[in-house]
Amino acid sequence: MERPELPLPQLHAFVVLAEELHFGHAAARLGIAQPPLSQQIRRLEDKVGHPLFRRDPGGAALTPAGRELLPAARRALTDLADALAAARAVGSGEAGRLRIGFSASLALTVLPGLLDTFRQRSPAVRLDVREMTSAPQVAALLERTVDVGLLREPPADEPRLRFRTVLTEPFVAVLPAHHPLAGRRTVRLERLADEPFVLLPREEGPQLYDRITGLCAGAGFTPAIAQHAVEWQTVCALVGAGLGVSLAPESIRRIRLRGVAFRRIEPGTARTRVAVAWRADDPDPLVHRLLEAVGDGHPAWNG
Amino acid sequence: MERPELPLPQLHAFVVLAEELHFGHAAARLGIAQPPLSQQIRRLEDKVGHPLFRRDPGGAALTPAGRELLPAARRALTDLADALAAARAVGSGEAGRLRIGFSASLALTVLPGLLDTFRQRSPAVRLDVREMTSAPQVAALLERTVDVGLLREPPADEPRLRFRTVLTEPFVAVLPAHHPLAGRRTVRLERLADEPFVLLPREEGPQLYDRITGLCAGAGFTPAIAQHAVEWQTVCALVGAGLGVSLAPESIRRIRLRGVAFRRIEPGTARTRVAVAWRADDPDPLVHRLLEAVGDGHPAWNG
DNA sequence: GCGTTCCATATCTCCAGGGATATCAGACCG
DNA sequence: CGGTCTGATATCCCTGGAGATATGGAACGC
Repeated sequence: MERPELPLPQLHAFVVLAEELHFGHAAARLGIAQPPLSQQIRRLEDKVGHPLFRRDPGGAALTPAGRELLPAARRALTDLADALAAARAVGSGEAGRLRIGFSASLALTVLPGLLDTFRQRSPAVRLDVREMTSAPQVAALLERTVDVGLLREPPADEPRLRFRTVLTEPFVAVLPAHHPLAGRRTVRLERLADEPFVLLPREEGPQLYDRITGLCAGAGFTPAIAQHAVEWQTVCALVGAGLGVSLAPESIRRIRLRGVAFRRIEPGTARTRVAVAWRADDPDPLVHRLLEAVGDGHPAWNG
Repeated sequence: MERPELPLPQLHAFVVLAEELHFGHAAARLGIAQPPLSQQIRRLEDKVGHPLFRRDPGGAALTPAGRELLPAARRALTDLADALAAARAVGSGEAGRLRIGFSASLALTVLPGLLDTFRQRSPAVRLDVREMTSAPQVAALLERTVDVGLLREPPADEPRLRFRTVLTEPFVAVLPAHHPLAGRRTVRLERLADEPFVLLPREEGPQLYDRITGLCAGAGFTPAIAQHAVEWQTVCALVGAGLGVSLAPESIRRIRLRGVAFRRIEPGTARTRVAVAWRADDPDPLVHRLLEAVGDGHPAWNG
């Protein structure tokens, strides 16, 4: 690509003159006097090396060379004006694209409300929403394949990212419906000590995993993992099939499955955090718009 | 169309930097020092109102706004460069379009050679060739629907046009083959005094028409027009059918038709001119290129 | 013939933009 | 901790473009 030879202001004058075919009128439309316009055109013609207009009494007319130049000049001007407007819209966060990763368990709780308020405020923004567990979200944020994450139990040792808590919720025990413990309103944690557990694999979300095993440790036992499943949906299904019990954030109660019971646990103080995550240095205004939406549009969700 | 806000040099710098993603390298490619490049980019970002690049150690990266602007900037630059080259080609006569009107009687004589030499010299030029009689050619030249005309007997009273003689040729008598006069090598003009004539209508080419009737007048008679026809081809056919005789430029001998005889006339001094015509004020280089082709490429045509 | 219209020329002012050099500041690395 | 990347800042110069006003000159119409 070589350095541009034709200044845009001259091309602008050229296009307007080509439309008016009259130096006086064109100058008026450009908001300048007539002699400067003559100069602009002359300079442009000098650079092209050939006349672009025939001047005859009564007006001007394009030469073949001028006819050749006109469409490109017009296109370049409108293209640039459009692109500038688009770039400004993107820059100001009125338009663009935002890639959001989210944990599947949030698809039925915070996510819909969040997307809703955001879309209402920024209808021109395209949202790419992709389901992924916590650890991949962190990785995706760092390698910039995702702009915002919505995850559980944000890692504390990640200074390149920022987190903001969206909500906290208690844990519940997930039990087969026919299980003896399902007969009571609440379940004491230590009663699960001898039960086989069904959990997400630790790699998918180390923080949440450690949180859960930590709860068990607090109740004096180490859970025996009988089975892994990568989605809460599956965890519940396996519990319902009698493969074991589980501990889960309360919001997965939304997953209604035959043969599965959810019970509050005792002590009920332990809560799990759901947070939005973003790159600490990300200047993208869309990210900050989304954060506002998180702050304001408080989830119409209650347990 | 509003006045352009983004100077092309800055967009050029922007595109190069977007390709290099490195201020130093981009500056080198632009042939300038690094600080000026930083300034260019900053000025551009100021005008857009938003940053276009993230600067991080190890290089630069496009922001969403920058990504939005890039394709249009690139397109505008290449479009303009291409259009400039095209306009220069057209302006210098290396390319473009030339609209040529010609009298049908020349299609078999001067026209092919002329087009041939011109096309060899200017292969990138598109030629629009359209058949039309003399008077319409003059009109088309004046209203600029044709750039060059190739016609017989150029009018003398048309100062807005210029003419250059391509060739002159004698007249011949067109006779039915069985006509008594066809028995001799030559025909004295006054022998045609009592014959019915077939001619082109005067409106199609007043000069030639007047030339022919003038010849008759010189021989002491006024021809009786029995029939009009708008093409020489048709004139000959009508003569062959016995509707009359005619006087025509020698080159129409090329039209070989059964039952038609061509004979030189006496006196044989009268000749008809074929000329190229163009607008006196036409600056189009293609026109002048064609005139050169007329001058040089002397018709490989001999009666 | 004279005024009008339309564009060109001549001249001047002004300033934004592009360029250079020198220097600074942060991040990374051995 | 100093060297080496990165890009940013600070100054300065200078050109060229864009604007204005005043005037000239050709073509057309009444």
